[in-house]
Amino acid sequence: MTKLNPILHQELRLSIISFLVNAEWVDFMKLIEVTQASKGNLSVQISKLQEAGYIEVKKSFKGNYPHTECRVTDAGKNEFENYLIQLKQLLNLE
Amino acid sequence: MTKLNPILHQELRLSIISFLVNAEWVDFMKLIEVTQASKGNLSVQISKLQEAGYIEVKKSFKGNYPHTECRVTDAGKNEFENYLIQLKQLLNLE
DNA sequence: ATAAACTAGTTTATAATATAAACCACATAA
DNA sequence: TTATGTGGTTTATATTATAAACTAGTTTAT
Repeated sequence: MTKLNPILHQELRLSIISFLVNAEWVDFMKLIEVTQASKGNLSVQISKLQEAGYIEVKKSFKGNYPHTECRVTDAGKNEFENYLIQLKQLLNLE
Repeated sequence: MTKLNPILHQELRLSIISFLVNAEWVDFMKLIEVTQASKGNLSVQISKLQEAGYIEVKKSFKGNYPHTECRVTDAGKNEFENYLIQLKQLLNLE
């Protein structure tokens, strides 16, 4: 059996990665916008993806406000591709 | 945002439904074989799919042994189709 | 200047979930 | 007749997901 990557097989994390693979640096509030998640939830899931090494997180200030940006890593891209392959297999897609 | 059906967005339940949509009545031990799940886990997830109305469960005896068979319901098929659509959208597939 | 409201997050308490281990009722074999 | 196997179910535990509460500051209005 396939055994889907459990870090990726979660809706919010999947939404995040899925968006990031087609983008460059994306900031926290943009991710809030596209995922419609709560800030707390987003914060936690970003940390998990970062700990897994799937995304890179850059913190700075934009004007006077804190500013967090994320970008998918090569490892993240690979795992995501892999996840897609296994998921398609499980679902008999393609 | 899409909000994936949480009953379906779980690996084992997804494996079960995904197999059942291309089959008729399938028995417990066959599902163990195709999913490689433990009996306990399979039992629980079958119950959840049944409670959700996504599968129908028929219990009988085969020889002297208990025998459990499952079949996807129309509702189950619909929800599964829906899940696929939303998932593809989330993942930018097709 | 001070309070009120807002920005951009993080931490943490709680509930929900997933999973395997332990169990059950019975059957068959030794 | 006891030991092993079948086909499950129940339940204890750990893990996870999530929103509420909080932090640390900023801007605006008074």
